Parts: sequence; structure tokens; C-alpha cells
Amino acid sequence: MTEDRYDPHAIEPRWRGAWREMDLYAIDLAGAERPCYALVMLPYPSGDRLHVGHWYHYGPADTWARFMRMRGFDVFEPIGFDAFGLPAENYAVRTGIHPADSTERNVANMIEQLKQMGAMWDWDHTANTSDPSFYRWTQWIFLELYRAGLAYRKEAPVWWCPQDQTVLANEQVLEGNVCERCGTPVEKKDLTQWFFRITRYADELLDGLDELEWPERTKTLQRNWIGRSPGVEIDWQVEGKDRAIRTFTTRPDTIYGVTFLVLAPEHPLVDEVTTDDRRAAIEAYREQARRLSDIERASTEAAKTGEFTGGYAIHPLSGERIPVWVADFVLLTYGTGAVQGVPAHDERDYDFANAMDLPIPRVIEPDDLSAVGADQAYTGHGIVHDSGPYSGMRSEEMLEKVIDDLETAGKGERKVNYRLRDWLVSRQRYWGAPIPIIHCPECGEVPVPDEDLPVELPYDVDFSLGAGKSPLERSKTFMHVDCPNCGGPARRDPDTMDTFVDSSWYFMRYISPNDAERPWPREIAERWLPIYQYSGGIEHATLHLLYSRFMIKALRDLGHVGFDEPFRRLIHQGTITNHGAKMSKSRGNVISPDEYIAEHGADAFRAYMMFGFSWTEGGDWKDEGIRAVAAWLQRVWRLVHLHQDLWDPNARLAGGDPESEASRALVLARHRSVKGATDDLAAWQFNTAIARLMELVNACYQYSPVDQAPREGISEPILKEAIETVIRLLAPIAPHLAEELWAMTGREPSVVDAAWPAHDPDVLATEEVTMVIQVNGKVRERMRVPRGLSEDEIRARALGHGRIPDLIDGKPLRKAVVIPDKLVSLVV
RNA sequence: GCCGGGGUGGCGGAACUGGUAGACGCGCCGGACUCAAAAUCCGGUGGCCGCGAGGCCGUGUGGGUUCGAUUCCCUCCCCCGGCACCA
Repeated sequence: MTEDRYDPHAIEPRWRGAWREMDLYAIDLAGAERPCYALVMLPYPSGDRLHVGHWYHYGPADTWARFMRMRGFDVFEPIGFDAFGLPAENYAVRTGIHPADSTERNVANMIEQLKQMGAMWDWDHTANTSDPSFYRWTQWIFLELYRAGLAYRKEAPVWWCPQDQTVLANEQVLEGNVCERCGTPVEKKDLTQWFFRITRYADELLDGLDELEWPERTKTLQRNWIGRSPGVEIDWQVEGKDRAIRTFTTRPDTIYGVTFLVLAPEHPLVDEVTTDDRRAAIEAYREQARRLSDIERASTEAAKTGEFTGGYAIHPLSGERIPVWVADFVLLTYGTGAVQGVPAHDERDYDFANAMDLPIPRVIEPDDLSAVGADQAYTGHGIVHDSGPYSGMRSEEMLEKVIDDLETAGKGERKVNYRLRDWLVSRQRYWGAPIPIIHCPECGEVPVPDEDLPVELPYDVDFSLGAGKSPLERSKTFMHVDCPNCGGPARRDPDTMDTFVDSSWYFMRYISPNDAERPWPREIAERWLPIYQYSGGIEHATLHLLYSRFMIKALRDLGHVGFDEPFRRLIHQGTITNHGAKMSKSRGNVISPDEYIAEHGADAFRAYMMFGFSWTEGGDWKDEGIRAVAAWLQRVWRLVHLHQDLWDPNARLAGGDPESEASRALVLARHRSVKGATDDLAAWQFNTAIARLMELVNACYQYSPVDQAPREGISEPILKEAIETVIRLLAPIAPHLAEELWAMTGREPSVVDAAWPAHDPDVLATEEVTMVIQVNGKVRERMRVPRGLSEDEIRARALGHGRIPDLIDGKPLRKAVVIPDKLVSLVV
């Protein structure tokens, strides 16, 4: 009792040990009555120590989960490891250490560090995506999708990373067309690859967003990524040929402004349309386009180039002859690979027409002429003219009408295009789930029979890159297999799956990670999903978060789950930067939490992560606040320590008047803090939740000065209840310390199973309020009045209050606004 | 270029649907305790003017709506993120 400090390094490991002994965080998934699945995006098990980002994400996420548990929810809070992937394999190439070995070591290492946080993770419900018992089901899912036609193989122009020697999905190519993993510029290659048919769900993925409680900006990112454009495909008869060029447009209301058609250089009709005298020029242009990198070709800066084919198409409505051009700004991969050129009303077409000296006739009159310059395209709407029967209509109106007319005439078809492409899932790398397909010269693609799953990765392989084939393809023992269908000699598919396939369903596996019979028990999954609350970085907005949504919808259609979305609520933590720069190993600016934890303990570090930043915003690293938070935890500990006699079972609490000013003020402070902390924690606003708790601690000190003994002026039961409330409110934030304080009050662990305190709104509705009096918009006076006073009475009192009569100075009152219990605004 | 998000004291950050701007904390200043220091406890702290009472200014810029604007509308300037010849 002489020591007036607590030692986090003594109590933290002790309580973690006690919790483990009690099996405190094991929950009965089948029997839970108020399921709350609190999921965090799972970490990649690198060989490095945990960084600030891990603590910033997982600490507060656990605080929220503890808060929910105290509020009576059955909280399921698992964590696992996204353990497949390139870093481990590249490490193997460099060092010769096998990915399976380095990963196993890293996972064990990471678990030990994660345990320091004192989170409620249930280590009986974890997952390691690189474990055969996990990827056996990743392969099963692949085959389910395959059998449903949702996984397929085709040759297509795909992104290839020359550094990592593998293909990538569109979503994994970052701005400037560089590889998400290594930053190397990627190339387009025509390769036969496996895809998941995510485009089949484009509309549902878009519409489903409306129902989700996700940050609006994340939904926007997905909407833009899916890129829905409704429009029409139109057939243009090629003059003198029994062929039509099909274009796609979202603006058929500009069709009378078409002065040319443009085909992508790779368009299959180019040969046919090109006249003999233009053939050499067209061939040269196509060759030139082929040589251009995609980056050069995609540049909006580059001047428009193109070549006339010599051919003409017939305008489907006016019957005019329209020249057909080839130009590389038209992409074969979007729409039909052919567009109609409307230079007056499309910027690209405008630039092209200017470069090629083509006419630029206007067919839409802008509503506001001043809004559009003479030297630019007008892309807005307005009154249509020079457009045959449509002249005089509003362009919005014509847009719908002309589509109907084209459809009726058999010259067009309503069509929706998407920016979203099918998800390329095969990778020419070793450290991933092998694609469970066998290629048989007789039978073609043959799925590996379920009973032969998992297709395990061979251990003994050559990881070296650049040999032109994936490591698996070089393993004869792996590749050679008998066809399950005909028994003849066949080869395994040499590719592995994108690790985003693993992470698109891992949260289902946490439910029953050791079940060898099925991927998840459906009836339990239905209880726990969609996930109540997911947390993680926004960088996955168009990757993991999109893929998982697709996966759940596909699994639903295959009858394996009964819900539509994986994550009902989503929240993103911000990023902690160092001197404004993102922390990364290559920059050498990574902050390690280790020394701070060694000095102040895990609770202090956790609490600082929550108090020092606005959690969803993040911010620049600053360590001054850690000492302050650690000191505050000491202050809380001291508060309980100094008043420990309140919990002495032999003591009779008598002192103090419960109606005294101090007693009443402390009661008010308690209710106020409970209300504030509850609202703030529910909204993941940790900094203000802690601020509210600090206020209560301050109030405890203020109304029960610790150097005064015996306590004067304060009711002991009221003080006792206030301090107990401090402990409960602290429990999610600093779990070890709160447990220690809980024990100091003589209670059995655990405080996480103590009820979250409730506040009484009647107490907060004090009988007197302070009202502000404004004169001509400026605050001039304040007055104390009974709550609920009538507007008339308030106005009358305000007019006579303090300096107000002087300020008004007999001038007539022009206006008086009264907001009861808040303010009076007088205008003279 | 387009689409999001953001600009508030010396600093991190608060402010519900338009209603006391700056909660809480850091830092700084002062006091108590101490031989002293640390630790701790208490008080002060947006800027300018004023002895004071008090006044004026103040949420990136300039305007507007309103009794009243950090909050709503318009103009512009910066910062961050995403997309980018998607027809």
C-alpha cells in the first residue's frame, strides 16, 4: 500500500495468463443469443515485428468488441493469417528458405506478439490460408464455381508483371500501370488464364451497395470501379458489304452529329472495311499501335492519331455515308471496340476531328450558351436540332426515344456496359492454392474429384524465377497425374490462385476451422453472418471488399449460404504516417511500437492509439502523447488505490450528504460521461470516448480531494459508484488495468462480463439550464432559468436580464427568437 | 480533367438535425507539496485592445442566405485518396 504506482509489466502478463486459464474468450457459436461477429481484416504474416499500423487497427477494434460484449452481445472476435503470397516466395528465391517454413515461423512469431495486445481473440477459431486444411476448401470453392460456369479459362490480353513473373488482376494494377506488389510497370500479354465471372454480378454488386452501412466514399469507389454505363449498340451497314459495324454509345441523342466511325486497331472488321488503296497505310498504323505500350496508348495527353480505311458505313437513320477510321484511342476491350464519332458533343471525338480535319456539326443547343466555348465540345444536354424527326426535342427525351426506335427498326439494341472486368485469378507462382484442374489430352479440363482434395503443394521445388515457367510446372512429380476421367496420362494445372481468393471467404472458415467434412456449418453461419461489423483499411475498397461480395453472392446462388452480403457494417481506420510519409520498410521510416510498450505497457500504447488521433482519419506519428496517456492511466489507478477503503467489506459507508452540491455534481458527471462514452464507442470515436472518461476521473478528484481525510462534502456511496463506473468505462480501453482495478474492488474477474453502465436521461435533464442571450447576433449575456420555461416567460426574463435593457436602450424590438433551454436572440 | 474526403489555437484534436467555437489532452505560465528535483495535486492559457468592466477580431479565400453559419449555397486556393481516351 505504500507504492503509489502500478506496474503494467507486472499486471499485464498476469491477467493475460488468468484470462487464458479461464478460457474467457471462448464462445459458444451455436448457442449464442445475440451474435455480434466483430471481424478485422486479417494480417499478412511477415517476418517483421508488429508495426504501429497493426496496433492502430487491432487495439481499437478490440476495444469496440469488448464494449459490445459488456453491452450484452455474444461477440465473436477471431483473427487469422493471410499467409499465401509473393513476399514469402520472393524471400525463398533470395534466401533458399522454403515459404512453408518461413511462413510457419512468422505466424508463430506474430501470434506471440499479437497476444501482447490483450485482445479477445479466440485462438481456437483462427485460420491460416496456406494450411492445406484451409486451402482444401479454397479449391473446393474454385470447383463449385467451375461447375457453375463462374470459373472459366480463356485467352485474353492480361496484365503481366515482368518482375514477379506472373499475371495480375485489373484491380492489382495501380496508377501508371504498375504492379501493386512491387511497383514494376506491367505489360499486356495474350495468355490463357483462369477468370471468375464477377461481371455476371455487376448489377447486383452495384445495387446491393445501397443497403450496406459502409462509408459513402467506399461505396463510391466500388460504384466507379464497376462503372455501369447504360446505352445502346447500333449497327452501321458497311457500304458495299454484307457486314455491319456495331458501335456502343451512351448518347444516341447525338446520332445526327456523327461524322465518322472509329474502329480499334485490333478490331476484326478492319481488314474487311479497308479499301485496297488504303491497306498499306492501315497496316502500318496497326503495326505502330501494336508497338505502343499501353501506358503510352492510354495517355490522355497524347495527340490523337488515326488512319482512314477508305470504307464507308451507312447512317442507320439519315442514310448518309459515314467514313470509317482506325484510331488507337478506341479500345477493343470496352464496348464493341468501335465508336461513333460525334465531334461537336464529345471531347475525344472533337480532338480527333480537329486533328483529321473532319467536320464538326452541332446538333444540340446548349441551355446556357455562355457555358461552352467555341473551341470545345458541348457534352451537356439541350434542345436537339438538325436531327430529322427528333429536331426540337430535349436531348434527354430523344435519348430514350431513339433507342426505342432503333430497337423497333432492328438497327440497335439497348445495352449496359461495365468498366468491371472478370477477375483474373490464376498466378504463375508457387506460394498459393493450386488450381484443382487436370488437363487431359483426351478429356480436356477435368476437375480434381472432391475426395482427392486438397491438391497439395509439393515441398521440393525450384523457386528460381525467369525460367519461363511457374515453379509448379517444373515439378514433374506434381505435374504428372492420371486423368480422373479416363485414367490416361494428364497434367495438373501449373498455376495457383490469387491470394485474394483465399481472403474472399476466410471469415466463413473461422466458424469451424477444424471441420474436415465441410467448409462451414451452414446453420451456424446463418446465425453469424452477414458480419455485424468489419474493420480494415480502405485500400481494399475495390479489391478484397469487392471480391468477397462477389464470392458470397456466388456461394448463395450455389446454395451454400443464405445471405447476400458478407459485411453489413464497415469502418476504415486511418493511416498513421511518419513525417507525412506512409511508413514502409523500403523508406526505412517504420515506427516500432516495441520500445513504447516496453516502457509504458500495452494498455498505454493501445489507449494512446485511440486518444491521440481521430481513428478514422489517422495522422502523423507523434509520441509526446504516450507519456501523457500512461500518466493518466496512473491517475486512474491512483484514484482507485486511494479510495480502496470504499470497498472494504467491513467498512460501513456513511460519510457525506447525497444531496450536497458535490454529490449532485458527481452524479451528474457520471451520467454525462456514461452517455458520452457509450455513444462515442458505438461510433468508433475513441478519442472523445476517452475524453468523456477523463472528465469523470477529473470530477472524482475534484469532489473528493485525496489529501482530505476523512472525505468531506461527498457521499461515499456516490463516490464509490462513480469510481466503479470509471473502471467499467475503462475496461474496453485498457483491459489489463481495468481488470486489476476490478480486482482491487474485491470482485472476481472478469470486468468484461460486468454490465456496461447505463445513464439516466432524467438526471441529465437538470432542473436549471444556462441560456445564452444574443443581441443582434452577438452573445451578450447568460442566464440561469428553470428547464422547460415557456417562450413568453423566457423572452420577458431575457429582456430584463443584466445588461440587456442597456444594450437595447429603448429601441423597438424587431425580432425575438427563442429556442427553449438554449438561447434567446434579440434583434433591435 | 472527373469523382470522393479534408483545411478549426503553438500542437493532437472536439462541436448532435444551423444555436455559447476551441471539449479532452499535450505544451506553456502560475500556485501547492519538497531542503531540492522528479512525481503528484490545483489554477490559468485563441489573437488584439483595455488598469478594469468590457470591446473588437477569429474555423483556407472572397461573397451570399439567416436573428444566428465551422455547419447551408456560390467563387477561388491548397492538401489527401480514387479513376483517368470506358465512347
